[in-house]
Amino acid sequence: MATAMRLFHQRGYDAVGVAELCAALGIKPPSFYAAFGSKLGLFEQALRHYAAGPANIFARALEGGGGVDAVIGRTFREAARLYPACDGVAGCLVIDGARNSADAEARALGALWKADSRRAIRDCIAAEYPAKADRLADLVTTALAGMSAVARDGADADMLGDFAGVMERAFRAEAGRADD
Amino acid sequence: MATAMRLFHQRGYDAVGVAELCAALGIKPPSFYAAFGSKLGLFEQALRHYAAGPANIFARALEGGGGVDAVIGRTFREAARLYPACDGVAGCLVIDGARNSADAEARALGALWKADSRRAIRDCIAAEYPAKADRLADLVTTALAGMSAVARDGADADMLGDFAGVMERAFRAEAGRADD
DNA sequence: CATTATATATAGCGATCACTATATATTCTC
DNA sequence: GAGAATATATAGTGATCGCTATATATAATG
Repeated sequence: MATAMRLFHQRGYDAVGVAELCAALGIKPPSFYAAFGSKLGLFEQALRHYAAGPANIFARALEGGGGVDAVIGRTFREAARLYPACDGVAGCLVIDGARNSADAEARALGALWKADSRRAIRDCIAAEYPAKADRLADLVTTALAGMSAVARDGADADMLGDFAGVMERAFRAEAGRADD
Repeated sequence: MATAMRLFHQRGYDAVGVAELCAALGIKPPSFYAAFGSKLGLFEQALRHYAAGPANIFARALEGGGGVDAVIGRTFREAARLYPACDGVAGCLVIDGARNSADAEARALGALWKADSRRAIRDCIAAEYPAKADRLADLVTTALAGMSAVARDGADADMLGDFAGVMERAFRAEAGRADD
């Protein structure tokens, strides 16, 4: 399972074939389909596994407690620590795993988890900044999408750490800003 | 040409087949290969055409003149105007056109243009902020990557406009910040 | 041990991939 | 108008895609 998740994470949904997944799992196609139903079924499990584990940076940042500013700051810093390439895996599986996939269902699955993640971020922010929860949530998710993208393009931990610092300051500035 | 570029832009390099490109161009495979050499050859032309046109938001922002802060601010705002979906096309072809492609050469081509674009941004910033040109350039490219990604995921002009405003303020703040 | 049920492997399904060999039509030169 | 050169279309190359029908091995039950 973790092996298959790794492959999807490394190269994206389309670029990983069922044959390769079978080889990685040490099984043959019929067993693959008996176990997961379809390639999409395995991808769904991979996303679930990913979101339930330590890669769910916002969930981890939440556990640290503190106010919204602190949680969001930790979220950015966790992303900067987790996203850079490690054993060929970079960025976020949820954000980029189904990107540019030719399979509409795979894209929809990615969108579903992205929406879920955004909702969690938004709800957290709303506790302190109800009026601007949506805009601040968009700020966070867009920044994370950028971090995942450049990480997949080769950005290292230093660069992402700098960006995380910038975004943490930007978040505090925007949260405290008077509305237009 | 513009038709093929549109297809790559819409769905990414891998998700567009040669057969579909031929149909869109109104030619048959042999003529396709006589004209472009390969699918990759057409993609290269598409990237060149894209970077030479109005989609090169930084080039457009530069033409407006003014200081670095103004140019970068316009860059973000132009991205917010250009990236939202229009006729099924969203985000940036250079940033996301080859993302998750199984073809290493296509990915390399995308990386090449991304590096070129980053260099232009860096050089512009260096004129006023030589000591922190690299860090500020990373700030801009990462933000643009995030904007392209969320635009491809459905973000609208309002959302991206807000983010552009945030990033413009963040850029000015970071540019004026004392070094750590 | 015989029989039934379960799970595995072999092999191959049709479809699509990027790409091309061959043949036909067209255009240019003389 | 005849012949040579160019460009087009038809058709199909092997490879790979996700997926499965059939057959064989294993395990559970009587």
